[in-house]
Amino acid sequence: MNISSASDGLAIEPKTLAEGAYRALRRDIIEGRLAPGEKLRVEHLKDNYGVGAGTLREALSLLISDALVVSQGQRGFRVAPVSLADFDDITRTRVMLECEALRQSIAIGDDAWEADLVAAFHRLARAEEKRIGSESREEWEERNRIFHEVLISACPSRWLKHFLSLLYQQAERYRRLSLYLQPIPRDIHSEHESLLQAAIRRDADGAAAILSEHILLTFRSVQAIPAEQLNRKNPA
Amino acid sequence: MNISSASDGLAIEPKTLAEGAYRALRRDIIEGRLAPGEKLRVEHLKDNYGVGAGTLREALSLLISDALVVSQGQRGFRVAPVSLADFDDITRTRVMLECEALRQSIAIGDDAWEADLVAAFHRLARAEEKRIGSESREEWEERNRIFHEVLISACPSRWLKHFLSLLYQQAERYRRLSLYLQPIPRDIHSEHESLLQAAIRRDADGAAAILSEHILLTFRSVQAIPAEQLNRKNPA
DNA sequence: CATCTTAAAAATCTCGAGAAAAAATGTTGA
DNA sequence: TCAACATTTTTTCTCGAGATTTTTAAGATG
Repeated sequence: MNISSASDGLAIEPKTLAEGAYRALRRDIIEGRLAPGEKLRVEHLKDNYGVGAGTLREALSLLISDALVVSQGQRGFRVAPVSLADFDDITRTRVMLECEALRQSIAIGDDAWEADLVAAFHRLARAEEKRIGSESREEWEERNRIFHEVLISACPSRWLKHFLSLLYQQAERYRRLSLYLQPIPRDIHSEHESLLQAAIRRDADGAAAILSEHILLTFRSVQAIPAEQLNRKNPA
Repeated sequence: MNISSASDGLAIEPKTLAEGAYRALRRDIIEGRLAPGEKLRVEHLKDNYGVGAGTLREALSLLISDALVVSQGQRGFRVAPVSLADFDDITRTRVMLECEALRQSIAIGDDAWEADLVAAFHRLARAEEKRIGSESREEWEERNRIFHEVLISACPSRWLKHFLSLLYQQAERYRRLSLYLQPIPRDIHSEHESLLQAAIRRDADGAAAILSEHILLTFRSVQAIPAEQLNRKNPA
């Protein structure tokens, strides 16, 4: 995920095998099919992803930038480890940056932005209605991400948005590692709704407060999970 | 530069050829020997850096994370372009993050931190005395980076510090592209000194104000440079 | 003269095999 | 039993050649 890929969510076909392997690996790490700390043997993985050794190595190098993979000198690659302290850091940093981006977005956003926001909220609400089965779970995750993305889309700082996409990705990983099979709590809908209304009302302070609480709540729900579960591998 | 490489400044020998090529390329881009937007032909560069094609490709993949290289689908790699708008964004984001990190650092830092800070300032001041020739210029750049790093080193957020190291790297690139042969303005010394004193005095507001002005001044001096010079290649 | 088509050239992307390093295994000696 | 050393096995790292794709250039056509 380099900085210029602002429209990262769109389903653009990968133009190269390395990029395809990169995306497949990223997905498998975020969704927990590759456990935190797990060793990533090139010779073994190249078969699973159907690419050569050099190509897979290139994909792994790209994942280092996302902090989803770590490499130690001459000892190969590993899935990045997880810890509550790390998620705490991610959460705090994300609260700070996302609130700032939201304030800028509210200050600058025009009618088109409002329209996009309403549309994104509507799609999210639709996905919340039929939130049974892992198929629709995937859809909800995607639309939730887009809603948060649109919220800050009017912020003019590319770097701020780049950092936030990295942090969101990290946070999603923690959520999935702990809550994969749990249903989505009901009050998330109303949180999103009041967030939308505050944004349309151009109430920057109110929106920022709701957003902070929203992000912190996710952290607290993960915090309640036994630590060992974080390091377990999720079923595909 | 992955997130776990906190001690990025230390002269640790590269453990692998790919990492060596990565560092050499990063240096050449930051110092302007590879011009912004320049095409990076693998077949041509592998000779210059003495590695194979696959290895160089891996190094370029790592540089994408630092936003120093961009790749476009099936059309190879390029040095990341530059623009005043981008540097403006970098500067604003850096002001926000570095002030926050500085506040946290001042609030948490202990005696050892103060000692490190005084030492870093002293080394920087020594480098400022003999600031003639490009040899000592390199040394000043390095010590300036370390001073800023130590200032925020007591900040507990790894992510914040990671983002700041990326932004500092970007800012350094802009400075070098425009000011490579210019002498260091005289008042930078006093800026650093008052920054040090405010930090020791635990005056967070004062230190943040000085730091903001310090970073913004760098932007303004680059802003005065004709745009075309940014895209020129610097002499080695 | 501009534009479209076609062909040659260059560059990228990909793969599998060989060299180097790390981990695992087995052996010897106190 | 344990530790230190040597050997085997595994894995990583590296390289150069071949297959695709893009770019460039030339030629033909309206």
